[in-house]
Amino acid sequence: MKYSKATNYALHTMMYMIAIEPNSPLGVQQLADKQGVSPTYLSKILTKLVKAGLIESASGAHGGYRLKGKREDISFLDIIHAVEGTASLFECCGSEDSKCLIHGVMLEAEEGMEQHLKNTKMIDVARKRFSGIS
Amino acid sequence: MKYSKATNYALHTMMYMIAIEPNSPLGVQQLADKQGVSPTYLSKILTKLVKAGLIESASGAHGGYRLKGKREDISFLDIIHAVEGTASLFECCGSEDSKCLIHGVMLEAEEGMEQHLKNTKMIDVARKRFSGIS
DNA sequence: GTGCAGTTACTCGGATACCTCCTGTCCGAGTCGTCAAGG
DNA sequence: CCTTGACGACTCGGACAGGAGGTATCCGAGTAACTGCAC
Repeated sequence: MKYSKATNYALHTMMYMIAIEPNSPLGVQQLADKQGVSPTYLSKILTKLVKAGLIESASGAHGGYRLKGKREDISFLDIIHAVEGTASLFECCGSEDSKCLIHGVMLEAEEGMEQHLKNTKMIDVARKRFSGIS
Repeated sequence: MKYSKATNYALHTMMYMIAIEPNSPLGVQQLADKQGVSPTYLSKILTKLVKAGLIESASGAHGGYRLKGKREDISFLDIIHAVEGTASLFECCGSEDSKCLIHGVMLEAEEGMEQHLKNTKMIDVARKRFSGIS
């Protein structure tokens, strides 16, 4: 089990968009160059973020992607859920949620991780230090 | 991202082995029947647990798998690590561990989940209730 | 100078291959218990 | 009756297909800015 690379790209891109001040649309080309990813692939990932309501897209010349909501509210979990989906990490023997004790333990553990990701806002990390793309 | 089915099978099998008292080897056929899995596939999973030192295998007639260490010490994390590997869930841009703040946050979140899985011992759950295989 | 239509260049987004890893299966090597024969 | 050897059945474990999902790419549809021309 591993987080997909798409999640990594999404987090770094969002971190970049949140860290810089101007709210003008950023082209995919620019965002992709910073991470050495194919622009078309990154576009595919950003589409998920658009559908999740985190960013919005602008077509045409000088278009690109731009933050949609308040930048202070965006947490790590929002982005991860947008890319990876909101399904539980652990699927037991056919939705026997209440019965299976193992499932309960796994759910608690997952809950712990999600709490941390929900409480950590992107902007807090962005304010600490933003050097390049890292 | 999801936990593999193998992890699910491994957890249930270990739970069963820990819950029952006798320490005589259990055949794969018996263990597989309880979960509706192919015995050969389950054998493949149990091999990982053997290599991790959690259980040991006995060949020949009346052979099978048997717990190796103290049953009180086995935690959820031990089993998950044995099946899924010990690698980090999140791999950032090429092992730039110290630099990337995103990686740091993800690592903390993962740490939170692992702590819960490490502190929860299998036997504690087994003692609560053990009804069938659930 | 102003308005407008055409052009152009750039963007997004879905549809399409490729590849890795998980899932599941098959068969051979090895081991232990059983049984029978011989002493 | 005891020892011993072979046999057989059962087991584990690695090697072999099939499929799902992630990764990466290409191309078309659409849009906004720019340009040039007519008024």
